[in-house]
Amino acid sequence: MSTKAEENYLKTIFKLSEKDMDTVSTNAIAEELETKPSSVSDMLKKLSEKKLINYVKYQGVSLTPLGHRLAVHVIRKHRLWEVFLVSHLNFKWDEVHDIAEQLEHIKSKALVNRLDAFLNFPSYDPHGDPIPNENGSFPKSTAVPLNLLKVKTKGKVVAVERDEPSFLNYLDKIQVSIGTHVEIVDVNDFDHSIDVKINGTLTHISLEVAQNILISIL
Amino acid sequence: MSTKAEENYLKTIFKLSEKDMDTVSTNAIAEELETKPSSVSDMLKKLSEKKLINYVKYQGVSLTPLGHRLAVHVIRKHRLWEVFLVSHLNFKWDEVHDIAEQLEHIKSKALVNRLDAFLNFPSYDPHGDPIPNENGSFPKSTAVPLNLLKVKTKGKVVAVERDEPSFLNYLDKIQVSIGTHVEIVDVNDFDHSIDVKINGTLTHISLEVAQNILISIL
DNA sequence: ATATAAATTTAGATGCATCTAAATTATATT
DNA sequence: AATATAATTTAGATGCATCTAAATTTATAT
Repeated sequence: MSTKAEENYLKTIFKLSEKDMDTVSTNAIAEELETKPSSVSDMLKKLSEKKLINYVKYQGVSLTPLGHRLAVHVIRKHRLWEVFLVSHLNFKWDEVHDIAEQLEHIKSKALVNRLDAFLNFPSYDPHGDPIPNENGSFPKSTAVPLNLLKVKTKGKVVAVERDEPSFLNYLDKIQVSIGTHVEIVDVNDFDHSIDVKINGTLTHISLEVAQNILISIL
Repeated sequence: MSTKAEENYLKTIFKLSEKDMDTVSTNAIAEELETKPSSVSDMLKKLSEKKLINYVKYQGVSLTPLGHRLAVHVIRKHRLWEVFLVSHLNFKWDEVHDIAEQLEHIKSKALVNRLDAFLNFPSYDPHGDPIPNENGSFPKSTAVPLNLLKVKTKGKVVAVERDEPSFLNYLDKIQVSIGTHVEIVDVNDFDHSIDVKINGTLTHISLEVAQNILISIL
């Protein structure tokens, strides 16, 4: 049986693996979890003993198939609860992350699957993140970060890659939500900021914001 | 901020106080929580320092107003989640206790109150137990344990006082659920077992079972 | 009233998850 | 290649929640 802390480490390793591809470093995990590298070392030893990660000292870690399964299952629970909170309890998309962080650790196979059915087997959470099914497979997506689009490209927002309220509130302010239509008007070579038409109105956004908005090209 | 363990102790002290009226003993708490009296002593010290209980060594404990509020709030969450599990996720009444034991520790004022509203402010959980409102007040009930009724008395089941699946499954088997009509036919002076008409059919139940079925007299 | 039994508390450990400070290993620089 | 710097691990603590074993206090019974 896995503890909350173990599950959070696995989730973090999964998340970091998506970006970096290969192995994940102790420091990266520490930063993401806002903890100390020495604490991470301790935990990596434990996860390794439990055969949840491949760990060679000083060489970084990767998830074993078992660890991967567990991580995906926790992510599944997190995202399903977020759907529930937004679609049935009328929370806004910037309010659900912290609550889902708690709910994702509730242990009951039956609960997850019944919740999934109750919600009509959603494929994406309120931030547009894909929800794995019971077997752990994710819905395919061809989305691209907004900053990679060329001028004149049109598309619609399908997901956002951050869940801090500060980011989500900013998106609300500039009227970006899942489904919003966008068109790239100009790209600034100096700071890579972007002029983009959002639902018709021209808006200027930073590279950092653009990187965290995923677009499906129309 | 209260830990899971602290909340479980407060809940247990609350529960035992309802029966025994006055103070609750270390051993009683240990038995209820299936832990050792020495562990209970340790925790009582902690709860006392946090001003959640009144604790005089060797004299038993009682909840302070603060501890009482916290206990009631945890019970509120437990019972609301049980309603959700049964009424929206189609769990049976004997399946929800263990899951609710986990969900009751989720910390979010907004979540509880929105869940309450989503469920239409229910007054009783699937076992007929009263659900306190946001201020901690319980709906009044005039229910009486079945074993205290005299022969010929008619009533209907409004609650059951245990939540072990073994008990609830037995009730299912003898067709007792919330709302079921009963009539006392005979009481056995020797073992205090009872002949009772349940939805018309005569059934024989033990004292222990009768004690845990609450009746509203018609 | 005093001995015995029962209940309760303390002392000292353990496992978990974390920390700081020190030591070790890997990497980057000249 | 030698050394400085950065990354990582180990050593030794701490707080939480628990345990066993021993000591202490309260209750009970002759």
